[in-house]
This record gives sequence, C-alpha cells and structure tokens, in this order.
Amino acid sequence: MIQEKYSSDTENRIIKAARKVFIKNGLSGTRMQNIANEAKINKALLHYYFRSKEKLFDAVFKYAFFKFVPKIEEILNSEKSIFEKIELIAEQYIGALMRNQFIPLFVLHEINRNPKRLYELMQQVGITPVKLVEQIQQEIKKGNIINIRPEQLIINLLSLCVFPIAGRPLLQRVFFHNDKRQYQQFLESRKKEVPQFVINSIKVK
Amino acid sequence: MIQEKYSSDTENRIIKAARKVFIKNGLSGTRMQNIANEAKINKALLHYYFRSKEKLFDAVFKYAFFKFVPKIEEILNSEKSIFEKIELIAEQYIGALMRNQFIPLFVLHEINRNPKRLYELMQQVGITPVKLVEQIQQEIKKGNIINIRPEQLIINLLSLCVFPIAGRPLLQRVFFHNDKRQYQQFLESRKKEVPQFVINSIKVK
DNA sequence: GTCTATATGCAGATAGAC
DNA sequence: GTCTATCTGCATATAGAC
Repeated sequence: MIQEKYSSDTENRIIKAARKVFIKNGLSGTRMQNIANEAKINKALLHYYFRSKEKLFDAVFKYAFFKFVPKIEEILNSEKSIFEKIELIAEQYIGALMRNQFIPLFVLHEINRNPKRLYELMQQVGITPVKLVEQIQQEIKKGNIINIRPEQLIINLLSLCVFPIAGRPLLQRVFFHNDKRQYQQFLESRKKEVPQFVINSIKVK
Repeated sequence: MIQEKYSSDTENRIIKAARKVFIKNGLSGTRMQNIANEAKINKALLHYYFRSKEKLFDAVFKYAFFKFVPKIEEILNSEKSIFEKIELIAEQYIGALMRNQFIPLFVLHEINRNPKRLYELMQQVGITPVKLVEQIQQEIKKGNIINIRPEQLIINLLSLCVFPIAGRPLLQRVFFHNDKRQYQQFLESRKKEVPQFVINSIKVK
C-alpha cells in the first residue's frame, strides 16, 4: 500500500494538480480555477485545505525542490572520485529533469523571485558544494586535473545539465525540426556526452 | 542629436519603463501601474500609446530579442575559424547578458510560453546555425576537432554563457557569499574561461 | 496629449447551505 | 467535507473633462 503524503484523497488530488499547474505556469501565471479544474474539484476546496494561493504554492515549491535534493546530496558527500561524481551528477540530474521538464524554469524563476528562501532551504538540508570544492582543489594539487577554479567547473557542469531543458522548446525547433522524440534522444545521449565533454576538458593526460 | 525610436518623449519614457519592468517581472508579473510609476506618467497614457498590455509587451519583447541578434548573426556568418567564433560568441554573449541580467530568464520564459513566435522572429532575421553546423562538420573531417555532434557543441556553448546569469541570485549566494562584485568579476573571467573550457575539450592536439 | 473618474471583468477568498 | 453563491479588491481598459 502506497503511503500518500496527505491524509485525504481530495488533498492529494489538489496537491498533484497544483504541482502540474504551478510548475508549468508559475505563481502569477496560475489561476486557482486552473488547479480546481485539473483536480476536478470545487475552487472553494482549495482554500478549505490550503487557506491561500501562496500557501499552496509553498507546498508545491518545497516538493519540487526536495524532489531533486536527496540523490544529489548523496553524490556530493560520497567518497567517489571526482570523475565518477561528474558522471553521476550529470546522469542523475539530466534524468530527473527529463522526467520533469518544467522544473528548471520553475526553479529559475523562484531563484530570481526569492533567492534567500531557496538558499535557506538548501542549508537546512545540508546541500553545500564545500566538499566537492575541496575535492577539486586536491585533484588539482595531485595533478589529475588542470588548474581550474572549482566554482567554474561546478557551474559549468550545472549549466550543461539544466539549460538544454529550460530552453528546450526553442532548441528543439532550431536543431531538431521540433521533433520531440529526437530531442528526447538527444537529452538521453547527454547523460554520457556531458561528463565526457567536461572530463575531456579538465583531465590531465 | 540622438535618434529616438519613438516619436514623442512620452512614448519613449513608456517604452523604456516597460522594458525595465516587463523584463524583470514578466508579462503576468507586471502591473500597468508599475510601468506608469516607473515612467512617472499616468496609467491611462499607456493605453493611449499602446492600446493594450499585450501590445506593449510585444514591443518590449521584440526589443529584447533584437538587441542580441545583430552581433551574433554577424559572428555566425563570418569567415572566421571555429575557434575564433567560439571565443567571440562567448565574449559577446556573456558581455551583453551581464549588462542585461534579467534578459535570460525573460527570454527563457517566453520560449516556453510562445516558442513558435520566437522561432519565426529568428527566421525573419536570418539567425540560423546552419553555417556553423557545417563548419563544425568540416573541422571534424579535417581532424582539427574531435568527433562531436555539432548540436551538442553549440548547445554546450550556449549553456555555459546563459545559465550562470539566469541562475545568478542563487549561484552568487552559494559560491560567493552573495558578493555582487565578486560574481561580476567571475562572469567577466568567464568571457575567457568558457572558450578555453570548450576548446580544451574539443581540440585535437 | 494628459489627466480624473469610472466601467468592466476577473481572481482570491469567504459565508453558509447541505 | 463539499458545494453554490457572493464579497472584496484589484487590474485592464475606456470615457470624458481639460
């Protein structure tokens, strides 16, 4: 038996609908009526369960955030080599975002609207790149990778994972004749291509 | 004497204010009153000059888009080597986005809201990566760069330019103690770091 | 051209019947 | 808990005076 996150069936339907609509359209782009329609319930019930639009949005945002946290956190703090970590982060990250296409823009928007809150959420969960930064510095000292600022490397990796999904509607049109399946395959191939690209650039041969 | 784009002074103040507010807050996040306040004119005047919010937004979007088109287009269709092009695109692109921090998210949002329109705008202006794709294929044949799909390479380059600015508010906090000047310097350094990173990865030595 | 006042419609939120 | 009906406020847009 599946453990539902919310106690009532209606509550579950609301939160599920809210995720779909908020993540696709953002806070100001979403109408409570849209969510009610999606959940096939009455608009008043949204307020009965979540009081206000803001509170419902908060629930959705935390969900979207924590959906991606655990695995990344696990990778960051593992004892694997820097190269393995790069491979794992790219694979996990691209995979998760492929299954949740609207998350990148949703989170980017929230990053710009309320960066402090997101930062505090990250701290609460213990997501920090400190260990990864140190590991990169050590690998540079050991001569395994070229001299690069750890921040550059990490942000490069993130960029390569996130942007192709955030910009998908245009990129798919420009490069793949708007063929959905082709782009999906393209993203799939990036799980391997991105780490290759990064490692190829930094590895000392 | 400077040639203003719009005939009246009021019209110019409106469009300038609208750029600032729309680009920062998006279509649904912007109130006509916000624009009126920013322009220090009456709300009714917005409608007198631009009829509707949508039409005003359209004017702003086209402006934001064409602001970045000419130089990129020039680079794409020039006769420079692939390595020079990579260097120029990164430098121009990052520079332009640094001066217009909110453009990336603004355009990304519009890409997801109305991708077809943006694509058609690009075609009208003749922005297409066809020539760059061909050039990459030739360089691969000549053995100057490794075997990589041109789409991967181009999208990688774009990712590395755009994402660090779209995600700035969070990245600045996480990696630079929210120090604005440090992040500005970081972005500045990427004008050289990004092409190095890319070329390092694809160049056959 | 620019303003004040106002019409119109809609979205978030609540009251109250069932 | 769930619904219908309604309140309230606000945003776009217009009318009309100056």
